[in-house]
Amino acid sequence: MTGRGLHDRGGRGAYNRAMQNSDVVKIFEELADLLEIQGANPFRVRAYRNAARTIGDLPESLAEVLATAGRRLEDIPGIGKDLSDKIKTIAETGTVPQLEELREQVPRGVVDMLRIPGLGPKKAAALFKELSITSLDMLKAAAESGEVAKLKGFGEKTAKSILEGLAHAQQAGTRMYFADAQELTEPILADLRRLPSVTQAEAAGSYRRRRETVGDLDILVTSNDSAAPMDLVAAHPLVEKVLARGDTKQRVRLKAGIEMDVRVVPDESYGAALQYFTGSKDHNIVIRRRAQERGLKVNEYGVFQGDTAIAGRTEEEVYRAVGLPWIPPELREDRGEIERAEAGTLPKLIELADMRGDLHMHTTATDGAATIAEMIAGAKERGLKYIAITDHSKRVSMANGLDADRLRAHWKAIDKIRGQTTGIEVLCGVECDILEDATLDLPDDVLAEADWVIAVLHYGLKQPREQIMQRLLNAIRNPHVKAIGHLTGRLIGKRPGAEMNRDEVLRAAADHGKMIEINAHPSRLDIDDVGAAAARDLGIPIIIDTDAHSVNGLDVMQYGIWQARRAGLTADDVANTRPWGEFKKLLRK
DNA sequence: GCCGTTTTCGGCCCGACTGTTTTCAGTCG
Repeated sequence: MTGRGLHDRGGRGAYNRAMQNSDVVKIFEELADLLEIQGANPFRVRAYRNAARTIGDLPESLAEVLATAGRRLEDIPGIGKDLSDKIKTIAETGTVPQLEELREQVPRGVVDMLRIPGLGPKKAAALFKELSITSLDMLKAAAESGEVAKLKGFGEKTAKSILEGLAHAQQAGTRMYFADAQELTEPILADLRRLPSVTQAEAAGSYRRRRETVGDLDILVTSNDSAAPMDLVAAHPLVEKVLARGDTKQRVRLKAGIEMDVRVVPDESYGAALQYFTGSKDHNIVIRRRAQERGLKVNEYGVFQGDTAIAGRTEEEVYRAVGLPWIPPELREDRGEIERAEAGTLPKLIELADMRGDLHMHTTATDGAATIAEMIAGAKERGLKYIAITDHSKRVSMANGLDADRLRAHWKAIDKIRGQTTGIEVLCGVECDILEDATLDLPDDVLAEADWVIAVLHYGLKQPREQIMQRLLNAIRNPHVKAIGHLTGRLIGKRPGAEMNRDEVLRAAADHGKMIEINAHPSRLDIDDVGAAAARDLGIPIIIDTDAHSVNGLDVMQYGIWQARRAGLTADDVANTRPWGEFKKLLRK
């Protein structure tokens, strides 16, 4: 028996099971900010940020790891003795003493300064130490009075940029739905591609990785004339202001509030630049480390052996130079994709063309804009072979939700139309609310008549975790429920999802043979990529649905596909890629 | 603060741009 074994057992049981991974993420991020302002070792700061990110991506809860005999936090990459102890302290007390001490030394307002573009930890610290500025209001006053400009290392331009930054502080750091970013990016790319000097133009960054939200936009252009593309973007009607411009890089702010980098590289560097600017940062760090190990250097211009470029025209070349096959952008998050690439076990990711069914959509019977016949026609046009019409149950009164009688009449109408339709199977379904008291919104005898029941949370999302769990587990145990839709109920950037033990929910779904939905709507994308991967690992059939409320709403399927690709899903992992005859077997009671 | 068949110390990815400098620190991605 080792001393460590005794220690590990000692604290167990005292842990607060309500600790969320996100609590630890927030504390580690704040510690990183505070330490950075204090001028701590940058690698120490990075250790906190890395740990925060790893924990944010973790498919299981730290509380559960702590409560499981034989599991150690230190087995998580990036978590050592010190951070492991801090997590235990957070589990027991909700905070760590170090955080409280640092908060006393560095006022909140100083941390807030980090959100202003152009202000980093060093300048924020100087403003605090030299001018005793502790709030954004004080900062504004000091910048206006000329005090800031007089400070060593600052000047007129810095003061001016701080005032501008303050005006945008609200917007800064806010992220945009991928779908909204698309409407800004694609027109600018199209215009760039029309320039005679431009050979290639592509969006890189989190946009190319198809993240749910995009913080800023990275445009990569190959051209023998760097001025022309930069001039085009600077004068583009979607652009508000040029923030910085050099020989190869220009940063602008769009009228929509988001910032865009435009980088111009020569053709022979295109692959290296695309790889480099697609990121993620963490993925690239590993790639560059691999290069170092091979005596190479990777930058945005190519892969170099000494001064000789040995690769760079294509991404494939760059990956090959570090001993890897090409990795799809959606996977580039350093979540194991590099190891899988090395082992030759990268998944063949699902594509839009694989989809054959859509099991979640609405009609004019509730809050949809199109009739049953119109939705069926729209689905056929999009090549779907089977769909489920799933209007709301009565609890969703705002959407004119259906009670038992209206639902039965609705099904009768669907049945009549499907009898006259060929080339597509149509299921009489329902999106049944899981009520606050953990019962379902429709009685079992009604649900038993449905071809397809997808159960969802809409109301009472702020209930305590225990009650949410009760609701989800009850729904999963109901024999008529086939799938759980938009699991957490989150609306990205607007409302967090319900608190739950996702591992436990997924295990129950696996045990009871239920499917889990990726809701493809750009504001939902729920279950998320990490959750979908966890569900896949448990053998749960995943479905990707549009939740369409109109015929055009069927087109959001692509966003769900991208989310699934980020989860590393193949067509086999997704149930509604199967032909109808195969899918039908999953519906057997 | 983490990490390790070049281990328990000494590393930790790399470059562009800006503003304030007089050769570079800070910020950003």
